[in-house]
Amino acid sequence: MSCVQTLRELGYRMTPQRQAILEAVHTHDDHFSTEEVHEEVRARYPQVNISTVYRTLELLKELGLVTQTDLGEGILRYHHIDKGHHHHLICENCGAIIDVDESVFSPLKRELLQDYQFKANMSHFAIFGRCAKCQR
Amino acid sequence: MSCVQTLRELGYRMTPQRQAILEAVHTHDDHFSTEEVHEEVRARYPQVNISTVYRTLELLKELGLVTQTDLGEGILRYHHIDKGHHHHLICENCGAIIDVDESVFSPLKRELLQDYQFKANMSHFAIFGRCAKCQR
DNA sequence: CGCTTTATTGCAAAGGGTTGCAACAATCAA
DNA sequence: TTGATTGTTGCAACCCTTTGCAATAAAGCG
Repeated sequence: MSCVQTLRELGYRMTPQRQAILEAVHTHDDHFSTEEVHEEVRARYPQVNISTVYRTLELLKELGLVTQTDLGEGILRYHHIDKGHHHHLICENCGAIIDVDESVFSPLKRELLQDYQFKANMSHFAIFGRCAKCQR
Repeated sequence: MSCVQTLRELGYRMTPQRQAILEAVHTHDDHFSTEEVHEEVRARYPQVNISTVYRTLELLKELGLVTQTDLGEGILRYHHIDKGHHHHLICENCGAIIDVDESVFSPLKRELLQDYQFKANMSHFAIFGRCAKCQR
């Protein structure tokens, strides 16, 4: 499990809690919530507190191992970086979610770097608007 | 006050609370928080509940009269649409906020419309990343 | 003006997420 | 292996925001 190595190498401690959370994260191909990870971790370690899950996912995000997005549900969802980059177009009217390849953002990313020397971290975007069906 | 007209015309009721909130919104040129609006409204109508402020700002957002953004503070900030469109580049390291003209997003907006028939509502974006100084 | 309808409000509770702090335990050096 | 150091955890409290519900009061009509 490469994350375990990564965390250790960066000077973080490996705890049973973190190990279980990392394993849960790796089993998901989809956009998982903190709650879901907590449930899965508790199946084996019932005492693990959800704030530990929040803190660990936040850490993984800062290390760039997962991405974090609010898909408009009012909760944060995470996605493992190894499972592919992409973005989402979310219809404010019908809730449809359209997946978009990350390449769509490349020109914008390049422009921000050239014009503002700003290195945008656009690894998992949610853009709200209206899908084809819902434009009256 | 044009918003008052707009709300009435759309079939919404005009209450003292809404009037006071609208006035507070109009006095701001900057990115104001729900809390700030609440404080200002309470100066005149001390009984107004903050959930009314939340609900009214949400309504104004849905009607496209204000934009809503999280600038990374953990609170939502609003901006009056008449005071100009723009976006923000926010440095995850030093917290610097760089304002960006909305035109930067026009090509992306156009591409999403052409390729996905998706009409993106990109009126007030916050993009996180690293500013020039903080790229090691 | 008074009545009816129903949108809006205040309140309290809840929901998702963060944080301060004391107890705990991973790590490392002796 | 033991002890010291200090990063992590669990817990409770808190923050920001949303929501259910009963009471209130705008708006439209006779």
